[in-house]
Amino acid sequence: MNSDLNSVKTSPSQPNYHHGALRQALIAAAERLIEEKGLDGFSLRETARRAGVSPSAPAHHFGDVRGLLTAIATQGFEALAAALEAADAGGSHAERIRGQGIAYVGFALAHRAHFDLMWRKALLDTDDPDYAAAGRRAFLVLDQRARGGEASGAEKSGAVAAPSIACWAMVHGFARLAIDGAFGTGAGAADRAAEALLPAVLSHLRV
Amino acid sequence: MNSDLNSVKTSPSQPNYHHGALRQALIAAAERLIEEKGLDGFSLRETARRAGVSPSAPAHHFGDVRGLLTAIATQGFEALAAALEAADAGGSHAERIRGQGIAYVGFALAHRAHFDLMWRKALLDTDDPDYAAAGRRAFLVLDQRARGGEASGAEKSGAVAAPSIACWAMVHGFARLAIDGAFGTGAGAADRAAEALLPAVLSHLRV
DNA sequence: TGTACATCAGTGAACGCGCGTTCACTGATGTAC
DNA sequence: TGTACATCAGTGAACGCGCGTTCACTGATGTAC
Repeated sequence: MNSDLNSVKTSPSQPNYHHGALRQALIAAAERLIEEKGLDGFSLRETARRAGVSPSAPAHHFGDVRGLLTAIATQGFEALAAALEAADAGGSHAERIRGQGIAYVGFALAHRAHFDLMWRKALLDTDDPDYAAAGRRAFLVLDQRARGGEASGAEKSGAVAAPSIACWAMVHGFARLAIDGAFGTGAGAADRAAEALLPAVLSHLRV
Repeated sequence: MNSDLNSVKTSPSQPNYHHGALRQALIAAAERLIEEKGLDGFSLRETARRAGVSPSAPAHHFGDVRGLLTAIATQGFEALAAALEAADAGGSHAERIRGQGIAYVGFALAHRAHFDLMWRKALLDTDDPDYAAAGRRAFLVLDQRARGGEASGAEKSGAVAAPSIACWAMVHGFARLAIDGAFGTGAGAADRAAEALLPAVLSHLRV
C-alpha cells in the first residue's frame, strides 16, 4: 500500500545515475536472456530492459552489441576452462581425459545458449584479445591433459597434437549433437543421452 | 541501346505471372545468399530480390520464412546422405568408416552455411516430416557402416549404437570446430586443417 | 474450334514492429584549493 | 570545512532501417462444354 514511500530512493521514476555495477548487471541480464530465449531471441534493448536501464546504457560500457556479446563469450570460455581444470583431478591418464570430456559436455549442456554464443563468431569481435586468450586457455587445459600422459617426443614438439584435437572434436561434437537435438528434442533428452551414452562413446576414443 | 526492344517479353516492368519453377529458384537463391552472407545475413526479402520476384512470392510456396529454411535444410540432409553413400565404397571396414568421416567433413566445409542451417533448429520447423526423414536417412548411412563391420550381436540389437555415435560425434565436432575457426580463421585455414589433421584425428577413433 | 469459367502463381503497396545507434542532456561523485 | 569544477555514468527521445506478413489484385493457364 505504502510501498511507494518505502522505495522512494529506488523508484523507477527516479533515475539512478550511478548503478555501480552496471557492466556486470548487463552481462548477467544478457546471459539470462540468451539462456531463456536462445541467441536468436536476444536483443540489446531487451537486455537493457531487463537490467532496468535505458536502451542506450549498454553503449557506454560495451560500445555496441558485439562488445557485449564478446564479453559474455569471453566469460563463457573462462568458465569452461575452470570447469575443465576442476575435472582434471586424480586417477590415471585415461580417467582424467574421460573426466575432462564429461566436464566439457556437462558445461555445454548446462549453459547451452552460452556455449552456442561462444562459437557464433559472426556475432563476436574475434579480434578482441581477451576473447582470444580465454578460448586458447580453455583449449590448453584439454591439450595439456591429452599430451601429458604418454605423449611421445614427436607429439610433444609438434604444433598441434592429433590426440588433443581428436579428444576435443569428439566431446565438442557430442555436445553439439546433444544440444541441437540429434538425440531427441524433449525436455531432458540431451541430458539423458549424455548420461546414457557419453561414457560408452568416450571409450571409443583411443588416447 | 535498343535492348528494350529486344527484351520486351522479359522486361522487369512486365511481370511474369508464371515463373514455372519459382520454388526451386527461391531455394537456390536462398542457398546462395546464405553461403555468401551467412545465416545471420539471410532474409526472405533479399532472397525474393535475388530471385527477381516480389517480396510476397515466397509465402505462396513456403507459407513463411521457416518453411523456406526448412526446405533448404532438408535438401542439405539429402545431399549429405548422398555424399556419405558415395564415400562408402570398397576397402575394409575401417577404410570405409574413414572414407565416410572424410566425406562428412568435406561436405560440411564445402557447404558451411548450409551445414550451419541444418542444425539451427530454432529457425526450422522440426516437425516437418521431410526434414525429420532426411536427417534420419543421413545418420543411418553412417550408422549402418559403423555397426555393419564387426558389430556384435548386442550392439546390433540395441537402440543406439555407441560406435555410431562416437564416429558421428568426432566428425561432426571436427567439422564444427573447423567451420567455427578453431583451427584458424583465414581463408582456407579450415580446409588446410582438415587435410593436415583429419586422417590423424580419425586414427584415434576405435571402431 | 471457340467460348466461359475456375484455378493457380505471382504482384506490389501497405502495415506495424522492434531494432541498434545517436545525441544533447542531467545529476551524482570525486578532487583541488 | 566549504566551494568550484571536472569527470563519469546514465537518461530518454528521436532517427532511419529492413524486416515478415497481409491483402486485394491481376493475368496466364487449363478445363468443360
